Amino acid sequence: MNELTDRQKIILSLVVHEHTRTAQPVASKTLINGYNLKISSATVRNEMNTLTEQGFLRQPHTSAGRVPTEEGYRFFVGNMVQHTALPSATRNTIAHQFYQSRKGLEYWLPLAASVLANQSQAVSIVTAPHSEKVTFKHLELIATRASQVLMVLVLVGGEIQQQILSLDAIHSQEQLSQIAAQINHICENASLEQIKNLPLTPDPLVNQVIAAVSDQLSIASKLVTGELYLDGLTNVLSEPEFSDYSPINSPLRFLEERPMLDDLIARTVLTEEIGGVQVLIGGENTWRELQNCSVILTRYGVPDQLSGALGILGPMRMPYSQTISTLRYVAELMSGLVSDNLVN
Amino acid sequence: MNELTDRQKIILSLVVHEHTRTAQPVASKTLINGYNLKISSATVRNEMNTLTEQGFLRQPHTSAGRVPTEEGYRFFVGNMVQHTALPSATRNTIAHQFYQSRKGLEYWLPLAASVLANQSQAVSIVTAPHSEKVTFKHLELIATRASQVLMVLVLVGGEIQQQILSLDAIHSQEQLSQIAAQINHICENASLEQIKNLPLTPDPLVNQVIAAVSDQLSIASKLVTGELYLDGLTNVLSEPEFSDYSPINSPLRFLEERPMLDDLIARTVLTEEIGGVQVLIGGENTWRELQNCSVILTRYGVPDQLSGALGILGPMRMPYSQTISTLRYVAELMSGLVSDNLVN
DNA sequence: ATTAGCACTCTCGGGTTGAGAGTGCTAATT
DNA sequence: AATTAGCACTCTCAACCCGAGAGTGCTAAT
Repeated sequence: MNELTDRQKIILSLVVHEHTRTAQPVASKTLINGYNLKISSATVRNEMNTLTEQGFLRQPHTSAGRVPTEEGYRFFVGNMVQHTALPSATRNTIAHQFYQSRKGLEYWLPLAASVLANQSQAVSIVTAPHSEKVTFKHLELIATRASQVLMVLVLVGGEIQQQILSLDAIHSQEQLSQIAAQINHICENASLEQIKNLPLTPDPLVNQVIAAVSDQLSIASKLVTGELYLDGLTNVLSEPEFSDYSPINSPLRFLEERPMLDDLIARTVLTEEIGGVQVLIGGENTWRELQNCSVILTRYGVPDQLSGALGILGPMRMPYSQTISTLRYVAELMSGLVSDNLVN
Repeated sequence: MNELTDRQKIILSLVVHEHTRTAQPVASKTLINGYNLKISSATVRNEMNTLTEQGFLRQPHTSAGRVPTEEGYRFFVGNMVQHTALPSATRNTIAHQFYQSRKGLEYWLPLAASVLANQSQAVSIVTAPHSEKVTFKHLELIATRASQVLMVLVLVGGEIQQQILSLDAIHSQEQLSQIAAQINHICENASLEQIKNLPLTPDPLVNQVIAAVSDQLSIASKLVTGELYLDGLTNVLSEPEFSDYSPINSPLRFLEERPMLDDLIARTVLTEEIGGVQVLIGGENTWRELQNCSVILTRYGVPDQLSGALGILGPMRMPYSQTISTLRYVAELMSGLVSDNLVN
């Protein structure tokens, strides 16, 4: 594939720009009118023709304007989106919302989702941060009714797991606390493997609890993404391209199928270092539900310790530059918050 | 308002039934064909006429069949839905899914949402159980970096709250554990009021932690509904009445506005005893977003201790009898699970 | 290489039409 | 007095046509 001339690049980017604005096919004339180019519409038409032949533009029908193809968007995003900074007013608005929120991940996560959805007028995707390698931090056993015990397990990073254990006999809270202390001593900062390979202790009760801990850690280690927060679902539905709603290939279907979404996040974000941004255009021939959509994903958190994903799903014709900047900024904020509150 | 004759009731219920099936206006002829009535279509037309005058039926246009009005549905649900049991096959399917799920509320809640959405082919609404009066159960302090401490607070009922505290100085885990033990002793089974009114202790650190506990409890006590789980969003969008999607009064908009949804749940479910089922038809002139929808809500859990809401939001023409039975059954199951795992 | 000019194509909205569905009414029937 | 057959009437809906308008591709001139 030969390169594009500068003029072709300009025209491509103008078509993209105009089409994201209007959602309509772009005519040669509207370009020279709206952007006072120094060339005639006929020339633009010629260039558009070659762009169409190269697969970057597409005509909905013989005598309509041009629309960018997936390829076209891909080229645009790959070669022509310059890294612009977010206007400081927007930055302040966003920062302010975090500032006056309650403190704690459980508040920041939905807030991030809401901010992203509002700013981008698209669907936002936020996963709770999760650490790749799970490590024991602290254990607590709490007596409840009869022989049932609530086990609370804190991982390095700050994730908390809970489970109800049924013991063979009734134990007092003092006894339980003592067992917990013992296990905390044994398991301090131990990895899943280390705990799995611990020798049995003389006390069968301790063994039972350690087995439960090991189970919980094992579950946690299999998790790719933490809890999921979505927001702005209605935004995307009000877009004209989804007005003839067909449930078959609706982005909403995609979002409700957790396995698909997990797969997407696992395949893209988690292979990326923090700070990088991935753009998926039109489902990349893999996800049919995302035909007219693009997904922008990034990772936030503390490298190697605790990280999650932030993303935006919107129509393919979205203001990429702006959306990417927004995502970057929110990721930065969230990374700061996570690292300030790291439990290790 | 005078009463309906038996025949009018039958016709109303047939219209409702047929319309839920087809989503089309129901003609007099289709009724006598489909349900082999012993009367003629003309008689049916006459009855339909009076039902229309009474406000139970409606004609989309002069010469179309009839459609039930909100009033019609309300009468139908109030007077004519008999309490049928769920087919045992369905019960088994549902029970089986819970049986082979992982144990723990964090798995049961999304599972309940998924089961309800699938069974009803509508949107399901599930809130985590929450207790009306918050009571201290157990506290744990865990050293992290520098002077930051992770506070884990367990409430009676089993809810867990976490918060990062910044202390004035660095303390060892032993010191922290000792402080926690002290506070556990002071606060055992204390209510929010009791903790608020505790006298200050000589140790300022203990006072700081107790203040934080009091804060957390106070936040928890203001919560009406716990975490929210939704599923089946796409189901409702595939319904024909929402095919001309208008974002203004879409049920999705309603679901995304947490305050509205909380309000709805607070106003209806929480005033209901466990086991009761509430049916809201057409937004009841309060929620405009729910114009063509009905919401069925119930409560599950352990009375006075830990309860949450289960609900289904679907088009107004939904199979009420079946949906109500399903909801009841899932609520029963969930109540059992919650009560088996109660922390008190 | 660019552009003016023009013929050509395709969409889109509006108007028309005819078939079909379903009603309401009236007069006959039970 | 209640029911029903029969029929005229109304309204929707899909199909079709048509003309205006938009936008292109091509050709010939610059």
